[in-house]
Amino acid sequence: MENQLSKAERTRQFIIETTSGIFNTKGYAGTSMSDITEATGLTKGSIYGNFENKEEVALCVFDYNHGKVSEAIKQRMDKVKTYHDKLMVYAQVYDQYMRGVFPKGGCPILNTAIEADDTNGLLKARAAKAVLGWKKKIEDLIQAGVEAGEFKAGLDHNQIALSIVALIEGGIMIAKTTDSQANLDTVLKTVEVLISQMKV
Amino acid sequence: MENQLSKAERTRQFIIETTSGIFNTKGYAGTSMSDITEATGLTKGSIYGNFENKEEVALCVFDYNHGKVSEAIKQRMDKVKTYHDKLMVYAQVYDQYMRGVFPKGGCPILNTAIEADDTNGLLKARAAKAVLGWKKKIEDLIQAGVEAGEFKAGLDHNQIALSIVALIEGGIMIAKTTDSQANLDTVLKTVEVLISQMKV
DNA sequence: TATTTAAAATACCAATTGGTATATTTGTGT
DNA sequence: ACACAAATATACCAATTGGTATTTTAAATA
Repeated sequence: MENQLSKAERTRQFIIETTSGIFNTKGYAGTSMSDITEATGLTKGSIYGNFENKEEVALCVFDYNHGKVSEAIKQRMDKVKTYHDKLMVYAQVYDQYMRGVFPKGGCPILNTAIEADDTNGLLKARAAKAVLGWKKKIEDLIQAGVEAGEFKAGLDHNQIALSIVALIEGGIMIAKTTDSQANLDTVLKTVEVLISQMKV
Repeated sequence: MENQLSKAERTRQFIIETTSGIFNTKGYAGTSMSDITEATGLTKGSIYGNFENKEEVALCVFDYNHGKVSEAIKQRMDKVKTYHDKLMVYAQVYDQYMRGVFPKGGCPILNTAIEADDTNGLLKARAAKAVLGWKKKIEDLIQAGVEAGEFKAGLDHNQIALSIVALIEGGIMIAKTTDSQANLDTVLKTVEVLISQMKV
């Protein structure tokens, strides 16, 4: 039985995956150890044998959830050629965030950022890194598009990137509270306008 | 001693005001009854004598926090004449959200919406009503501006209103996580562009 | 197959959770 | 000043919190 993952590593992964939706819906403070043991069917001894504490589970869950979204975006982005279309992937993916791409509870960056910004330094740092990494990726795509002659020169990359992120995250928040996917679709139209306006 | 507020009403108000920052930073699940008793100096008996349970305190605190922000916006809006300038108040107020206007913990709508959307129906309903009320206000200002000949006709009021809300809330989220007020300022520049573009 | 090692379960811990019934204090009108 | 009601404090509750020490079970190695 030469599995590439050790038993412990598989259990860790199992715990992370089965609690990923719980943390993303109930939040860090709202998720209890008994939530974790109930969902996994494991006992506390097993959880604490594989993780130092509840916080470490939450941190791993954030990385897992964020990684899943990032991966979905990357895969779609690799399938299109122009930088315009690559940027448009953001609008498309978040448009369909209800239908399987997103972990239960919505955008993990948004959820984690809002809960942790005043209460948990480690989680906050993770969310900040995710936001800034995302922003950087958009800026790089814009820059590459400019160099490829696709986009106008002299654009404020920083402003456009931050505005796209803000629109998407704000749109998700509106859609979830008002129970209206249409509201997100509408906001994403503005994202598309922002991207299209950059074209030469 | 003919005070307009009864003792109980004053105590209620005192509890709401002194815990408003706690709920807005730690969230509903993260705020405990002992947080409330410690902050107010009152005992549990007094809290439960004036409120049915923790949830009722949280609901009142949300109304209080949201009311404070709404009031600050309204006051500034009454001071300017054009509908363009009235809409610009949103960019200005949220620009200065660090400096006293906002309750501790940032935007109560955003915080409540994110935490409650999967966990607390009553709080979620409050947040939804606040979002939709805000959106309606923007739409009304745009409509009035169109009728006054200030703004172009044929605009998508719904899309513009939702986008402004999304930009502001998303911008606040980015600024708080990344500890950079500059990031919010940048996003608000896009809000200003959106508003200015409507002018005839 | 026997032995060692790793993983998971059991049983416990003090502290805290939200909430309640009762006692005591405070304020108010007569 | 007195009685009554309103408001607050005290003392308690069972349940749950995150976490640990120890025992049992399962897996890998020799």
